[in-house]
Amino acid sequence: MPYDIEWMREMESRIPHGEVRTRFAPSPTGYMHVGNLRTALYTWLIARSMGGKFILRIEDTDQGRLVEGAVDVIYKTLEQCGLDHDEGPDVGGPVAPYVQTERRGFYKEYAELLIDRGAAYRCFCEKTESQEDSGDFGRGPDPCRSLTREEADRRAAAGEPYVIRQRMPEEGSTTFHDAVYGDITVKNSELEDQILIKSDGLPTYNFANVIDDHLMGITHVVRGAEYLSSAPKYNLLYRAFGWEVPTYVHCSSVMVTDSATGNARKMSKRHGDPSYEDLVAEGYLTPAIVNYVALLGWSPGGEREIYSLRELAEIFDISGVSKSPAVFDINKLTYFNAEYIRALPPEKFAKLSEPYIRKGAGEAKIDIAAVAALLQPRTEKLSDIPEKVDFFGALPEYPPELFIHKKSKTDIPGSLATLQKLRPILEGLEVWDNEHILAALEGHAAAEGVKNAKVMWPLRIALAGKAVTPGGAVEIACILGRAESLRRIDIAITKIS
RNA sequence: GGCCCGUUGGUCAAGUGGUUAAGACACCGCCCUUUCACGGCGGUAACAUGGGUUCAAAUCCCGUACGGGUCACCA
Repeated sequence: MPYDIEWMREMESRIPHGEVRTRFAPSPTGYMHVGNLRTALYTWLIARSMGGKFILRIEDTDQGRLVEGAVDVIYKTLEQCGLDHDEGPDVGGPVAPYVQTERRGFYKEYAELLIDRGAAYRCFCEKTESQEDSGDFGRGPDPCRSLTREEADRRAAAGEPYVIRQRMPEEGSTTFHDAVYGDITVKNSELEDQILIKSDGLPTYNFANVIDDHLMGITHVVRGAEYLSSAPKYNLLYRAFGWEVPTYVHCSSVMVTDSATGNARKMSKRHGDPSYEDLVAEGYLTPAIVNYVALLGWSPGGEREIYSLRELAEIFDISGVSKSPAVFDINKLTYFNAEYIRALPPEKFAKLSEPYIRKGAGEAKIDIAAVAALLQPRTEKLSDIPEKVDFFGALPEYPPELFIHKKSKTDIPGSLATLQKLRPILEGLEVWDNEHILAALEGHAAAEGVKNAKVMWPLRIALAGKAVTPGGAVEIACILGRAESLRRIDIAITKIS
């Protein structure tokens, strides 16, 4: 017998029942792009929202495309995002192993069963050349389709290389149901005899996913919409085995606007579209990314947008998944990020921002917590910080014209006068803190009978050498310290005298 | 090209036969203000298109256009 019925029974007996089980099944061929992350998130959310299990399976049947380190990126990304798995290569589980190459023997067994049932056949044809150039997508029926079983077995036994193909019905149609797209029907004549087992003995995705999803007891198959057109073939496979078809949840692609054409196109690493890691490196917070990505192609209804992962797990529902592709909008992600940054406890933000502050301000003696406090309400992403705080480290070269500000009613001579009067006042301040500096400046403005801005503007320019700064003159002076502040005021006085 | 899917403002989207067609991002204006932000208030902007069905259609049906997916010994 070419396949082992007893073994199959044993495998079947290991399948957990009575619980929702979903799986994220990436192939370790590259980094996690946003679309992948969203699929993983939805898959996890479906499991968690239904009190089920989330399983990680590695689909590494394409030996030519393996990328070193890719599996680590997957583990790391899932962990950082909080998408914990109940079963997987690292933690094991009842339906181990969870890596497809470690299951290589399984697929062949089931393929033999299919051959025995007439639902598949061996094919000895040479590899087909890529037909991209010919422009001809039509393909005739495979000649090996009509080989007798005996002939095929004989050639296989003689050591001739072969693949195993699925035998599609020639007539009728196949209907499958998708939780997002509803019922979809295709004519069987449109279905090709897809390859199940490659000549290297490993299964194709098309076969492995059906076997593994069944053997692992997966109840909800979540995947990208690019598999929608293959779904009827999978249904035929389930039917040939006599297995229950899982709930399909196909998710539309995540798109990005092509800067060159202005058209939407699928996100891809090749085009330099951001991966999860890229976004983190740019200073996006993981919870913000997760929150934004959750809403890219799914809506809870209602007006609220900010949700923690825990909250999402409670309210997630497949019915809110959108059929049409969603365009990734970095602007909106940035907004989410800013919201999350502002919501951070100040100490936490100070800690996160410190390296970025140091990058901009160098080793200047500044109070990190004080700088962070200024930064927190005006930081959209961490990578914006260095440029904002560079002046704390070194006073930039700036033109005298910076002292001219219409709204504050300042000009160069006036600013000079203000700075000259301010200098001794600041020098003589008993306590150098925000409160006292502010009082001194406001006192001076009152004494002069001018608006505060007319005093604040020249001072801030003198201290920062920039028109736009986080915080105002008072905060900057306080952080710079008395000596450095006076030094910068002197520089300004010299510059515009 | 065949087959499959989709189409509400620039973007994400609510909406499941009767609404002044929400809300958010972005953009613009005003207010607040010590620059910039934050915050507050307001504004511009949408049912791809043509036919049906119906008293009534963004919602149902058909066609068209446009967009996407797929047609690998890749997943």
